[in-house]
Amino acid sequence: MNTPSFNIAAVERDTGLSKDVLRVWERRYGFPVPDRDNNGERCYPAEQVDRLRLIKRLMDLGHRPGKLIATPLDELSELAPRRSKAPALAVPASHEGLDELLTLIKQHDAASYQQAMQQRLARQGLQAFVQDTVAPLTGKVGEYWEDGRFEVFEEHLFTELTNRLLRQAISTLPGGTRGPRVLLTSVPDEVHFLGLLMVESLFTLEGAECIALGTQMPLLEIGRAAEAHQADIVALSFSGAFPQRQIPGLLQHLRLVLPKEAALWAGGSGVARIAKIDGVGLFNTLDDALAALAMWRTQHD
Amino acid sequence: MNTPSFNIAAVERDTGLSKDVLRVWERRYGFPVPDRDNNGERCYPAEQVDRLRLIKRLMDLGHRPGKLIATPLDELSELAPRRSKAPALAVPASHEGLDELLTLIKQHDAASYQQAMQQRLARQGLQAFVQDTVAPLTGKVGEYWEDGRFEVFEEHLFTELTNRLLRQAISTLPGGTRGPRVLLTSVPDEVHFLGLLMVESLFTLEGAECIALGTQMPLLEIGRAAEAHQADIVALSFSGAFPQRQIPGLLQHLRLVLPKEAALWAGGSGVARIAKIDGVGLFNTLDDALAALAMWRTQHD
DNA sequence: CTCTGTTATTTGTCCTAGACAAAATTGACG
DNA sequence: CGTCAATTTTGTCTAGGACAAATAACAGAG
Repeated sequence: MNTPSFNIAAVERDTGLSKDVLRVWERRYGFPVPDRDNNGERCYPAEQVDRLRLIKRLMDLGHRPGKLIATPLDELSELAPRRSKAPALAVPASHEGLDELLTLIKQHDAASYQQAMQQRLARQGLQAFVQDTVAPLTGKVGEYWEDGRFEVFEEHLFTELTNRLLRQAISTLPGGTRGPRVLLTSVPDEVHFLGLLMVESLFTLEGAECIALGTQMPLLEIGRAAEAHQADIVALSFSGAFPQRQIPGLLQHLRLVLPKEAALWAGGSGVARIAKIDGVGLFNTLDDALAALAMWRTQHD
Repeated sequence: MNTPSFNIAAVERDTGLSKDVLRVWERRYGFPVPDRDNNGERCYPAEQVDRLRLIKRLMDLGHRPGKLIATPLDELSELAPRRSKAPALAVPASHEGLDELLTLIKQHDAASYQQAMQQRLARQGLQAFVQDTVAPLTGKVGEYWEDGRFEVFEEHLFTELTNRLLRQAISTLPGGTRGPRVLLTSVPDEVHFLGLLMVESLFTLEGAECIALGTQMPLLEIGRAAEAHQADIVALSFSGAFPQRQIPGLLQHLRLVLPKEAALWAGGSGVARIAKIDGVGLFNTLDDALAALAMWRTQHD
């Protein structure tokens, strides 16, 4: 395996660090220091790209870049998350066996994972399956990813397999007709969709009419879609990886774009620490969302 | 509905035009000319953002920005694609009725669309359904989108519903075991996945063992995944919207990263006009890909 | 008139270097 | 020990210059 070099655009794509950041780090911290081609443009060796990806991962965990770059290469030991974890209350009985499931992913054994999940789904029923298996499992995958136990492609495998399970489950449900019309999507740059699928499962079970539009809808288009589908509720999902800074502005902006009569709801680990916004419902858990759905119904009977 | 203003990052997100491009257009062509906030930063009114999106759409169609920006606002009439279209040979009988399907999407009638597609699937069988319905339908959606008959959110609805159908169909197939192990994914910034699902359907029908890893895998991670899963073939998909300039470099780069014994295949409308690359298979149609699979088998028996 | 190779224009991306504000940390003080 | 202010850190923005790849325009040959 050769080690070709990346230009700055390729590094941005592969690490998620913007060109501006890459340049300003070089200026400030003296890392990364790429080679230059004949044309004076940066050529990052694969080694530096790997290190950058590691740094990015630790940053998403709450570390600060200045420190990380200074640290030699025993960063690997710093895997302990700085961000104070929830102190792991007593694990509910139904949450047991999750690590075993992730072990299957770690072994790249798609078939066994799928089978084990099918069994849990049959045993628990869809609602409990989503709330007590898929949701905590997704959280655990986040942890595994944060402390380096999962490679990117293992997280992708998990996402893809779980995707299939949830869609399969949803497809067996009768289309809801009695509840509100709920438009489910996410904003540009937000590609995570498992949260949307979970909500769709639960809401459809409750008889709501879900219209899933996939991820990454431009704001103005969300407004048009809400009008076209006469949505009662527009529900967005923000993952923990989404830049939190942008969320409040984004939601306020969208609130202005949407028809007044449409409710705007946002959920996912990305909104956990967002301050309340006028006219926008923020939900930290699936239970909160279900409660809000029930509340909506009492107000629109 | 108010018209709040976008900062340059929001415009990049919503239009897909990079900050560099937005600034250089302003300098060169005098459009867009955003307002400035107290801090001297650009504030784009929603009107300009809409126009930029329109320009971007026409550019993807083959028009050049300089001309587009000069044109007042009867651009709308320029909807005629500049890119020479294939002159629409005699439409095969099986391709009939596709416009009716898209009409259902245009009416936002998800249920009827899904039902109609289910019928076609049952009638044609999976292979013909993919080749004669889904593939041409996806092409037509591209056309509709290009000449403005589809809004963004309508394309999203189509993608989501078709996604469901294909996954449902795939889930009923027995997992292939006799063929090569095929790893299916796409590179960062490439989010289109219907092509991957189509290939997965056909390959799984042929008995190949498909490992789908979703979209947007960093290059180095694709290499790791190929090793971990001992993939015989790594298959990538490039949509027509993916920046063509980047594709050859990307593929050459990836070729170096992959284990020598793994084949690298790329397909999708993005590779239609890409020059041949050493050690990389390029496929313009699903038939080509199936032929390559058969060929692979004769060489590895 | 069509094809092919050469020159000119268009266009995206990269470069440097400076500035500033939001977020996070530190320190002072009640 | 908690709260508010000062300070550092960090990302993003700005400006204009430069260059090369892609595309269009043109010239000359068959």
